[in-house]
Amino acid sequence: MNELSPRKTLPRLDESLLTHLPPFSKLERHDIRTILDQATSRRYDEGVAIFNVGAPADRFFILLDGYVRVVRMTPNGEQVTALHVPTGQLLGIAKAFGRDTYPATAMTATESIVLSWPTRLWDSFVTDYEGFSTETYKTVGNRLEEMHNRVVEMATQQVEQRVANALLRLINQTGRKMPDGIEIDFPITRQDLSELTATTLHTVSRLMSAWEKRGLVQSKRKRITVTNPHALVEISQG
Amino acid sequence: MNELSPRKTLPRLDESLLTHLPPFSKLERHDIRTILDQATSRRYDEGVAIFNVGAPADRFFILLDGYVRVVRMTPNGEQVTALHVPTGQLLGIAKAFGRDTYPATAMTATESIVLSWPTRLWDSFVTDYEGFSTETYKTVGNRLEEMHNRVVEMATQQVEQRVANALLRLINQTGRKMPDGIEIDFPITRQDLSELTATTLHTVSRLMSAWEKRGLVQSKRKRITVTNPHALVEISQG
DNA sequence: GTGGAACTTTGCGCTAGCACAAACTACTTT
DNA sequence: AAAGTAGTTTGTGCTAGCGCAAAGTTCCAC
Repeated sequence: MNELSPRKTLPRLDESLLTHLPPFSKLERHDIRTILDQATSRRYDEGVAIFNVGAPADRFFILLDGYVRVVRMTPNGEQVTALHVPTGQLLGIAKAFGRDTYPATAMTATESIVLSWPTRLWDSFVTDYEGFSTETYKTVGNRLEEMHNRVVEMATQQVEQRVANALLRLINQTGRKMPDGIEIDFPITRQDLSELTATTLHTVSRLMSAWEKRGLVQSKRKRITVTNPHALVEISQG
Repeated sequence: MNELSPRKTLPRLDESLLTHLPPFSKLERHDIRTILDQATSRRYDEGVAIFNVGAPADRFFILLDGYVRVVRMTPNGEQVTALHVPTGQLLGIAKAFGRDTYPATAMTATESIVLSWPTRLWDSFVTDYEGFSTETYKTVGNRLEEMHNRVVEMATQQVEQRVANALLRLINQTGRKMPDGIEIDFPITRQDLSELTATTLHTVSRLMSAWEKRGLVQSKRKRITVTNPHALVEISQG
């Protein structure tokens, strides 16, 4: 705990942290400096909540390192994963869709580093910083698009196709090239995959086993590598 | 066709058309005048497309009268309804989520009257007109929220519960009080309901018949009246 | 290195709801 | 008023995939 306390404004965050990230990429050095000086940096362990559904949206975030799962719970305690947020994206931007509470819960899928600002700064970010609002609304648009696709998939596809699609989406968004294929870059269980595809962990497990036998994927505990994406694409189309 | 041609800038649209609609409710009379003078008004028959998925988003719209269904098609031609847009809401606001093509197709569910503006005016609307952007992002937020709910529902609920939920949502958003209950204010078929709840028209028909026998709903061809909303709520919760 | 927790696999029976099929009814057009 | 079209109802099998159960595996804490 002497290295990095749970919550702390670091003495000097380096400007290079933000310069390459889309929402800030058009800004001058001194704007970035101002932004960083107002930011709070924080490290989260794997599997903890960054914010909870329904809570007042008092801060907005950007994910500097790690992966975050955005989840919803049903009244009976079942979880449904809405989307995965990869490193570099904005998070908890309730203001961007006219809300003052968070619409879902954000859980870290890996250990993560997050920068955040008080929500009262939102409006000034939008007006003062060129490109910030454009990039924000692109993010919102992509998420809406992804939800649309999920709805269409769940309405029209078989479980097998949905799981194949989910894997493909995950390797596209968060894939890491490995010697034997593309690995999903964060720990993910059968249960997680089932919450993403509206099925049960048992069914996912059966599918994965079958695919592993056919040489389409490889998996260890919490780790999945897709070795034959093309075959998965075929499956995902029926 | 002498009353109202299919597409036409009417000589003088009345300001009262917009003053009570949220995106424009904070504006002065002369701003509304300017906005109206730039607008194109158009009437659409029932069941026609206002814009198509993937087309360049060259205009944005507000629905002055009628109801619109926002749909997506799968590669095999199945339709999935993403949401229903009631009178008074913005529509086709691709710019609000950083896109330059429409993400879905908008079909009129009834005869409709629509006002539209060229997309190049979007930025000036956002910056010049107080309250416009706020209301826009609320709309975006509500739609994202609704998609979230749909995903959660489809992931965790039985068909019966989903159909009950869909009916409840429809009477909330577009319901009309009638002597014997609340009627969905536009023509809706079993097929439409099935596209909204990810099931088949046959299953919807069976459910509706059962509910009609139990006195929860009444329905004629293309018309549905909910006579016992409370009982539907019970069903929707299992 | 032992115990326990978390994750995964596999088997088996059952049912929700789909596919297919056919008849029926209400509206529209001529 | 006849014919056609669009929407609805109902019946009958069938199966995808869920629920339940139990055992196997990997990792971690002590």
